[in-house]
Amino acid sequence: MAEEPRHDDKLARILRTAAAIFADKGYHEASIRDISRATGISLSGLYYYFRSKEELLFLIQDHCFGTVLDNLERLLEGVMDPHRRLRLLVENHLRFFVSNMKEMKVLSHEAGSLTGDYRKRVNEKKRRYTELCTATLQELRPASPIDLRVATFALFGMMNWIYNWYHADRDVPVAELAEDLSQLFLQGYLGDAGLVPAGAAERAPGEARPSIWRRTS
Amino acid sequence: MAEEPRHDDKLARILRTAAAIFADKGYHEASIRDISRATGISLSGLYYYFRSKEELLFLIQDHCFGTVLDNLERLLEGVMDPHRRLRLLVENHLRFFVSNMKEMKVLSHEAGSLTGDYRKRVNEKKRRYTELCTATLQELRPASPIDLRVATFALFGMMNWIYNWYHADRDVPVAELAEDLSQLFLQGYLGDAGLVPAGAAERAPGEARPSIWRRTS
Amino acid sequence: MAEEPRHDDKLARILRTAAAIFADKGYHEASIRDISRATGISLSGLYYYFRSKEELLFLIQDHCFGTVLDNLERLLEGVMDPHRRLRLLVENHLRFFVSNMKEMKVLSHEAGSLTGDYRKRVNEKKRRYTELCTATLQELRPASPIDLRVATFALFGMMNWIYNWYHADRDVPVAELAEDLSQLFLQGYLGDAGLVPAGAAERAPGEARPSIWRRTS
Amino acid sequence: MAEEPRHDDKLARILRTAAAIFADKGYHEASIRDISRATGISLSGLYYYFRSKEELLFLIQDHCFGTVLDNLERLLEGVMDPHRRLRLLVENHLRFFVSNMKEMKVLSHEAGSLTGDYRKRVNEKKRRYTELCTATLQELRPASPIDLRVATFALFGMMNWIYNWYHADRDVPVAELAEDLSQLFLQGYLGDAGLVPAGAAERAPGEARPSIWRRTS
DNA sequence: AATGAATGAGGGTTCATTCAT
DNA sequence: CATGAATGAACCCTCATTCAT
Repeated sequence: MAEEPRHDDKLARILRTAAAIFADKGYHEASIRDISRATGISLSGLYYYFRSKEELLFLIQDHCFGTVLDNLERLLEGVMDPHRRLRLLVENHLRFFVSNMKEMKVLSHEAGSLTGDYRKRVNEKKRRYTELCTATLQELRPASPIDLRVATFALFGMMNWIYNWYHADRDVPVAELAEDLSQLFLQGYLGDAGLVPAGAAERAPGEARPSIWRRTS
Repeated sequence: MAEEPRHDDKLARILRTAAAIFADKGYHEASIRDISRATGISLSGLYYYFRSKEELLFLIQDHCFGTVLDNLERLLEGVMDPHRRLRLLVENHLRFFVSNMKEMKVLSHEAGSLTGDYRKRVNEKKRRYTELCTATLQELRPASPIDLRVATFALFGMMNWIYNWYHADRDVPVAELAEDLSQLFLQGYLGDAGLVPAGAAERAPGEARPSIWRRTS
Repeated sequence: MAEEPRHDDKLARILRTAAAIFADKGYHEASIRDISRATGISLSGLYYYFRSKEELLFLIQDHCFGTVLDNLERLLEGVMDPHRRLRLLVENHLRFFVSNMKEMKVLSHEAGSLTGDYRKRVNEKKRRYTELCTATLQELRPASPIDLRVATFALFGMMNWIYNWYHADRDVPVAELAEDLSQLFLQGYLGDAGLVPAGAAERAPGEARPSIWRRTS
Repeated sequence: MAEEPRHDDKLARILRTAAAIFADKGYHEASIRDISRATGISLSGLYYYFRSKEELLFLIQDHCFGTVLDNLERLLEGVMDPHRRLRLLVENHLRFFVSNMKEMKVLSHEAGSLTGDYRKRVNEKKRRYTELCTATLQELRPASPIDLRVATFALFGMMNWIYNWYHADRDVPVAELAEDLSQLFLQGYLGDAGLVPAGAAERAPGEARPSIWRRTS
């Protein structure tokens, strides 16, 4: 007797599929029909799971960002050293980015595609995330000659841009990517304040990539 | 007797207007009707200036990238010091970015919206531009522990991301932006190789911002 | 211990609610989902009470018209004077109209929305009702210079149109409405045949308005 | 060489066709595709002539009501006798109603289908028309025992209801219809104030029915 | 007696594009 | 050079209805 998939699992599958399609064709170019085709669910049947195409985008972005944020906050619990905090932020961000590239591309590239309340809610999460980063940078080097906003968004730019060029199969592995970007940014931001010890927070080999959609039942 | 605007000027006006619209609404969400409305030229009248919407996007990206590239090549003529070359690249890039934010957003954000031959032609220019950067970085620190591709695209990410956050009126001026990003990246990339002399290539005060559409007849 | 509502009561509630919605938005613009929402019964749950949306409309119209017709026939029992018979018809019609405006609007406005057998069955009742009126008018003035059909439908037009303008709170009370319309029509139809004594069939004060849905168990 | 129909003529044809379809199936049940089929114009081609289905309904109602109102005002010019004025109103109303039954049915039956500004604009015309009638009735019998609003809408009810029953081929001719309704209403409203002279404003035989869409070049 | 999940058909509307003038 | 008029394809979404449970 086959297990019937639960409602939430089915929704998760739809979101995952839709994210891939949005990532490939772009949100506006993708059609609900594409998603219907890819999921095997009828066009109208999809509307049982979301109210509108925009809500679908919102659900993806919200879930995606929510996971990143939650995980980060869990990671940072009890960690006070700003150096280490930043390193964890970068690693968490990149690890998710590479493991869930499609979803993160949608998050990065389709930021402006939400409107109204949906936009506000996602932006609120973004603001929290950004502030967390800015505060850490501030603490890290209170009298930095580099503008804080510039530094913050330089870091996010470095990280978010990867959906434009990074190919897991052709490029360095994630750990090295994280290492390189961390070093690049920290050395740059701290100046002569010293180097970062490499490999600080590497995942054990064989450990699964963190998926945004995995149910943690 | 009023001067009749020449064909090229009119096209430039159309491209500028279209770029602004593409930047605001995104390429796929913008309609030719929007451009017709904004330019005051009839829907069908526009097709005298371009063959298709995609060609319009191509013309914008090509013109835009061409200008950046040309200017950079002119600037680099005779400059051999890789340190100085990189600094010029960053300055040129950022200056254009901030002066022609709408166009550069279209260039950055709508990279994937071109197809076929159009895409190939723009990508060719991008490749040249990227290689120019990679080569300079290579020369700058031949034995860098940081992967060259990572470094290159970290730099571009930092710079191209600015359309997502930079507001000319709320943020630091361009010169400082360029200074901060240069320092951030170079310090980061070079490690303990020393600091960059600030303000190396600043524009003389009063000099006009470089416009991508200005005719240099 | 709470009384479980009986099947018929629940159906009556559904019909009443649906009638209000059909009256407000029109039959075709109203959706079964609207009715589901308003009744608190699930979409599919409603289909236990009717086979199709059209049957729902039919049930409303049939019940509604049936009540009007039954009441009229009871009222007319034993009354032979055509003058008095017409007066009773008008009063009965208007009283129900104003007391059950939503339902009567559905009856008047959505006459053409039924098809096939449903339409036939309602039309049959309408024919009986109309003929009852026509016959009375004929008897009232056998040699009227006014065409009988014209007179009949002029009367119904006067009465049925009220859903387009009558507001119980801003207009004259029903009794006066009935009085005015009766007088207007009878004087018009009879010509110099004399006036109608006013207030002939008024309801006793305090007597409840007749509801179409009230169970008379 | 065939005459190309002018833009306005083509629009008029579309409106006429659409009115017939709206009358037959009702506004909400009719689809733009129905109109496309009936006019032979492609679905999207229709949108060159109106912005939305609702605007199409508005155009029909506005044009239709505008014509009735204009004609009435022209007819009433210089006529002071309220008796005669009312007679002209009724004749004008009924003549148009019967000659343009489809359009007038749309006007009567779909009054509530417009929203927002469209509705306001049509209602404004309706208010003027109604007031013109009310004022005449008031003048006709200043101390009528019948409520003015009741009288006004009784008249309109009588007249507008005809789309529900009148068949040009089975019923009395328009002239007689107008005659009967006028007499019915006037006798009713005036009471013993005397009879109306019959046939006051009959059209000469052979004279064309007034069409709402006829161009008066 | 009631519901969650699903569907086919069809709705109004917009789009890039064309072509005769 | 420029435009008014037109079109086919595709869009998102809603609908009444069903069926297993």
